[in-house]
Amino acid sequence: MTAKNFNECTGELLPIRDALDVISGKWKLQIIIAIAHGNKRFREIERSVPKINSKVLAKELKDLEEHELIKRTVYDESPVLVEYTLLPYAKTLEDVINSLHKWGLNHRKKIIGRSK
Amino acid sequence: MTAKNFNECTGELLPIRDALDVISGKWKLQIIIAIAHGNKRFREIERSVPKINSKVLAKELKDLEEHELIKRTVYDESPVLVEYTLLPYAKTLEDVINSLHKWGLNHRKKIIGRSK
DNA sequence: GAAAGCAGTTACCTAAAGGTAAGCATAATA
DNA sequence: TATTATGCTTACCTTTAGGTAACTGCTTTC
Repeated sequence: MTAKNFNECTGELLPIRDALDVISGKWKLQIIIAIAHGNKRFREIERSVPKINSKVLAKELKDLEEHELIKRTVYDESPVLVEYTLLPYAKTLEDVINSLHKWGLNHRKKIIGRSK
Repeated sequence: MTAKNFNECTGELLPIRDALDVISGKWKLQIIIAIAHGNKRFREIERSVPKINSKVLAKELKDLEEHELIKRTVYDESPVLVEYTLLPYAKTLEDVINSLHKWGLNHRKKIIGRSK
């Protein structure tokens, strides 16, 4: 064992990094879920995601649009009405969201159980 | 519809935030996977996770230890030998990792298909 | 006529994440 | 004897994420 007594994980890690690049951070999944729950308008989303502010929301919505996960539609009704909806591609995140949700629930149980 | 024409998602979003608090960021999952692939030693892990550096790795390993996902064992052999291993709790992340991996693979396919 | 809601934008700031380079004591290797 | 490897730590810096508050033009409600 001279040179390589470790396992390169490059191949396995690459897709994980790709995924994290798109959806990691505090807000993106929360926003997607909020929209999935029927919140379409900017202010609706803002109020349904706790602690988010409009500057951050505006930026995250742009990111999600670029990644083709949501669509922004402007109805020119004066004052302008804007709607955000999920694109079909967002549906592919279902497994990710479900597994995170499940893990988070279980983790919280563990933490709470510990503080008793 | 006076006050509440939006859907509060607090209940649904909380577990997601809990999960992201523990595992989001660029490195934690990559490190867990590297250890799962048999890399136990500090330098092994450092070399198997592309682009990580020792300062960041040291800090992330501490975080993972605090969250009871890995264990640090010191063998007093002079020079000290240190081994990092996954705790059973890390196994519960399997679904999360798999779904992210799968999504990342598919996403990369999509991106590449677009640039052709 | 004032207030509040709409969908954001702007300027400014803090905090956290991440990166660079060097160094430590110890021991094996060339 | 010089280099390399071990498992980190330290000091310093840059970058990104996130937060605050004020403000816009327009319209409906009080």
